[in-house]
Amino acid sequence: MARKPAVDPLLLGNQICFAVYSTAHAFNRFYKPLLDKLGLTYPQYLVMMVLWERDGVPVKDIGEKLFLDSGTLTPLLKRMEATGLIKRTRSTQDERQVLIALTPHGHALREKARAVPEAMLASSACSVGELFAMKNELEALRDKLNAALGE
Amino acid sequence: MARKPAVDPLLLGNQICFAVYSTAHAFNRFYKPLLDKLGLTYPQYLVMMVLWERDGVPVKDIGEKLFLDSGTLTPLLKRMEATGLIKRTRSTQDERQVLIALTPHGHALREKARAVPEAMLASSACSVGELFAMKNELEALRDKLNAALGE
DNA sequence: CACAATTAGATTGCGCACAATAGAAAAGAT
DNA sequence: ATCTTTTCTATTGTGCGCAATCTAATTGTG
Repeated sequence: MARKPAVDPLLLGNQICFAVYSTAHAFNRFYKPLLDKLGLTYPQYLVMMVLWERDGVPVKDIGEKLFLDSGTLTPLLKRMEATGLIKRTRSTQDERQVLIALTPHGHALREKARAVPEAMLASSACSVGELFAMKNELEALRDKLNAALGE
Repeated sequence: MARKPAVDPLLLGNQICFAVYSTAHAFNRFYKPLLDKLGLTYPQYLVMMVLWERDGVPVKDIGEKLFLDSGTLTPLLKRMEATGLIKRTRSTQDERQVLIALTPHGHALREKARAVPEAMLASSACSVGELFAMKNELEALRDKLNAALGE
C-alpha cells in the first residue's frame, strides 16, 4: 500500500500546465500548413480574427483581447502591414493611438480562413459541444490565473 | 430566427485554439514569479521535471516527452548548464548522443519546486479532480492533432 | 495656464519554438 | 569491408512573448 501513488504533483504526466502548453504547440503545428496558404502565422491569424470582428481598432484593444502587449504587437503588426494585410494609421483624435484597419486583401482572406477551424474540427475527434465545454473550462481557468496576478 | 447566431467558427470567442493559447500564456505569467525564485524559465522547469523523474537521459528523450526538437533544446540546455542545474556529457556508447544529468543543485531544487503546482492549485479555484479531467481531455485533443500531422 | 501623472506605442534584449540545413556517428545493405 | 541510409545533435534565421525602458501625447490638478 504505497503512501504516494502516481499523484506526485511534480510528475510531468500530472501537470495540467504541460497539457495546456503541449496542446497549444500541437495547435500551432497543426494550423501551420493551413495558415501558410493564407500567408499568416498563428498570432497573426488571431489578430485577423479580432479585425474581422471589428475593424479600425487601436493596438491597445487588440492587445486586451489577445492578452498581448505592444512589445509583441508592434513588430507583428508591422510585418502584417508589410505583407499587405492591414494598414496602420495614427489617430487624429488621439495622436498616441495607432489604428489598425484591414486592407481589401485582409478582408477577402476571411473566406479562405474558414477552412482552418473546419480542419481542426475534423481532426479533433470531438463534437462541437465537447470542444465548447473545454473552451469554457479553459477560459475560466485562464481568468482565475490572470486574476491571481492582480492579487 | 437568425440563420447564423453566435456560432460563427471564426469569432475569437468561439475558438478553442485561442482558449488553449491564452491559457498557456496565463500559466506562463502566473508561474514566472515562482520560477524566478528557482532560477528557471517555464520550459526549463519542464526539463527539470523530466530529469527529476529520470536522470541521465539523452536530449532526444527529453525532446520526445516535451514535444520539442534540438533547435529548441540545444541552446536551452546550454543555458541550464551555464546556470549549474545540469551537466551535458557526450555518451561513450553512442557518440551521437548527449546525456543530460542533474547536478546536486539541480536535484535539490525539486523540494523548492513543490510550491509551484501548489500555488496553481490554490489560485485555480478548481478541484484536483476537475483539473485532472481537463488534463486528460486536453491530452486526448493534443494527441489527435499530433496524429493528424503524420496523416 | 503650468505641471505632474497617466496612457499609447515603440524599442531593446533575452529566451523560446521551429524550419531548414549541416555534420558526425551508427546501423543496415550488398 | 564499403557504401548507403538513418539517427542524433548543433547551427542559422525568422517570429513570437515579455520585461524594462523610452518618448510623445493626453489627462488631471492646482
